Amino acid sequence: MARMTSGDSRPVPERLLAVATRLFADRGFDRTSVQEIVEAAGVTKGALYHYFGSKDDLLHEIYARLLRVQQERLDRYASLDAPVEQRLREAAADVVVTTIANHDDALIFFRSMHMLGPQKLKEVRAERRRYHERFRGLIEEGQAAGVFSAATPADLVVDYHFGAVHHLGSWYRPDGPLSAREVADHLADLLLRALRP
Amino acid sequence: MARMTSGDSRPVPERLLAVATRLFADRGFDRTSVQEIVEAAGVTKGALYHYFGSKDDLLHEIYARLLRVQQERLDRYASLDAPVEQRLREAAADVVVTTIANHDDALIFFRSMHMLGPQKLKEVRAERRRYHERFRGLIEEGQAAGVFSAATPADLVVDYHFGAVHHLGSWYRPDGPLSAREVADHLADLLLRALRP
Amino acid sequence: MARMTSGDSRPVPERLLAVATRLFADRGFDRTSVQEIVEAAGVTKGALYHYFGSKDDLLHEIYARLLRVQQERLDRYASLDAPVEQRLREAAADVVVTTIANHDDALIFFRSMHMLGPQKLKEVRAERRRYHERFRGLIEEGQAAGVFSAATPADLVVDYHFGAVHHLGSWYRPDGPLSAREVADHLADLLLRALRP
Amino acid sequence: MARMTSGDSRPVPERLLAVATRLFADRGFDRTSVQEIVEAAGVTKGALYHYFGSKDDLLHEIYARLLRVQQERLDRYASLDAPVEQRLREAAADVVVTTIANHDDALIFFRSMHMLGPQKLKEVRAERRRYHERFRGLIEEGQAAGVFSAATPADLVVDYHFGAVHHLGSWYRPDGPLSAREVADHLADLLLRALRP
DNA sequence: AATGAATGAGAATTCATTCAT
DNA sequence: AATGAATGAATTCTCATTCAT
Repeated sequence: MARMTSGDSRPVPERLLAVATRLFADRGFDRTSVQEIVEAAGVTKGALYHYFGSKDDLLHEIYARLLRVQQERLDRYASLDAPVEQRLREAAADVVVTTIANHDDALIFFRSMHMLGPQKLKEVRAERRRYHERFRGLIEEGQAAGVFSAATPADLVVDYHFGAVHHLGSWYRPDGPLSAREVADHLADLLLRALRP
Repeated sequence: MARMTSGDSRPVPERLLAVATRLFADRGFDRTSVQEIVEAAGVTKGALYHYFGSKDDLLHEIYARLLRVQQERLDRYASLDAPVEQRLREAAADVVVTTIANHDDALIFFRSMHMLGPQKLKEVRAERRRYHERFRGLIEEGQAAGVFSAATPADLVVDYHFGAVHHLGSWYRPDGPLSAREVADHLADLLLRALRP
Repeated sequence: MARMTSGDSRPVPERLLAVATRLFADRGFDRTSVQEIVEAAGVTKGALYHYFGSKDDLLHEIYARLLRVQQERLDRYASLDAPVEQRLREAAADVVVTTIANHDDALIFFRSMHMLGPQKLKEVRAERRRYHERFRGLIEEGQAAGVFSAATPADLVVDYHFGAVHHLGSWYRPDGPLSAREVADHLADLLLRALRP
Repeated sequence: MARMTSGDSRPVPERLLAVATRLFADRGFDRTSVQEIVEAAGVTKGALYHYFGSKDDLLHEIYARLLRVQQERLDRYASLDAPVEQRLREAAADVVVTTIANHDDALIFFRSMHMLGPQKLKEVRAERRRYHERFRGLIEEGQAAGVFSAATPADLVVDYHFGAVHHLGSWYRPDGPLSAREVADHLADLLLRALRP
């Protein structure tokens, strides 16, 4: 009935995911109806449920996509052959850049994660923990080597930095005065300065 | 079916607000029905609508309450007669302590603020900005005086710290290894260390 | 929208139950939509769900009503002060008469009982068993006294008779050649004849 | 996700029918989706619609199969060269045995017959009537010969016995204390005893 | 002989809110 | 100050069936 002869020729499931991401970021998960999603994607509800088991599945898919990207990038930075300060600085800045680059995904993540069913929530949390631990490992490594202050437990430092990362969704605007790279450098700098012995 | 004699003798509107706060924090604003609120408070819907114009009003009231408390406390710390490092450190720690003490309010704030109608959202954002600016003022004062590094724009520093504060709701557990005061001291310490010239 | 200014002034829940009974008997439980029920009752869906927790509740209410009537009547006949042959004959005939009188309820019962959720199904089955056992008691009493043949286990005899009773819904028509009373007498007669020593 | 290699090597249509029978008996016709049937049979929807015109067709096929079997057996027993009491007793017992042997088919028959479309319902009812009439013929023959009591109209007697037969699905369990044959003998015995002059 | 993407209509249920009392 | 019946619109999800391949 709607079907605005969408010019978008990407495969249906991909289109649905893209549309859902935008809408979830705009209005929130609970405030976005399946009807709105399928109308915006130019398909019918049946098509959506052909590819996704539920509205929650869509949400979970968005998370999984973001987690995959970030975990992979962190792993790469963490295993570089470089001094730990440099590896931490680059990883800390990179997560800012990719969070800004995937602004919608990240916003949805931080706002709507608790809306997942218990089963999927557990999965996501487990993945999140792996990420956290890898990051913490870098800090502990620097503390052990004496290049970072050990005044603050590494766990807290990770939460400090990721608090700032999560918060980006609330204030960063691409058309603001600072580029993503500049913000990333500043935030990484704050982290490293806080860790000076 | 309905609760006949509530053990809670606080005035009805207060009771409603307390119950709504707990439920919104637990399941989220959209996932909490007016029915659930009135059942948990042991009153009927008519009573709720007698005191509050709408479900949104409840949410707004929760925000206003938290904002009032935090603004008042920040004002107090900022105008102490003490060196700026000390005033900033105490303000930075205090917001952590009160955020943890009002855990439910804070969680609702960060998760559900965007669910307010545009009118009330504007009000809340204006108040929030006042708060942010007062905090930023402290940092700028220290930068001007040369006791804080000016390497990072004060705005960004504020967002860095408040990112961590918002994030508390995601990980802090009262029964964890650190007391609220300890976390507050650590986070204030990280902030001050990051600002060392 | 529909609201045909129903001339029916009975209380809403009673009206809903009456309408649902007719429709469930006509088309079957699964083939009757909540929409059809509320339209026929001249109310909205909200009203239905105000009084009944679910569509299943409606079904269960119909069962409970029939079970109450039949159990009560059986108890009355079984405890008369009369020879066991007479008590059994009257009880056996009475269940035929009330099954025909509550034709719709009975039809729904036999066709749709298995559609109840497991919890309510258990309740209904327990009540049904009580009924069965009371009836069986009469037969056993007569067998012990030697007035009924003991060639067939009493349980089987009960199932034989109630098979016929259930089956009434499939063939009895009020405008047929036999009145409810006549059918009842014939069926009770067949039972008693089968039990002659 | 789908069953790759079905251990069942029967022809597809036969497999579909077997699976549908089991599912319809378990959950009821309306509560069984075509999707469930094809998944359980290890084929796709296209395959089902290749062999059967509709879901209703499956139901009708199940009926037809049962009716064929029972009509054929009744015809055989009714035309034996033996006294009418013996022919009736054997026919009455046999329908019990075959009903138990085809438990699922019979359950579906009695519960879901009214869900057939009007056209197919007519066919099935016509077949059913033929069956009923043949059985009634035996009773009338006995009544005319004076070996059966004519106190009850033959029609009613048929319905009495078939009520019990239909009812089997509600209570008979293969792992219960009585074998199918024992139940059959008891029920036939009750019928013959009820018909004693 | 069989696939599987897609449809379109309809299912039960929920919910914030109103209003006569 | 408070009740509770009633609304009406929206919600997620299901399903039998079709059809190009």
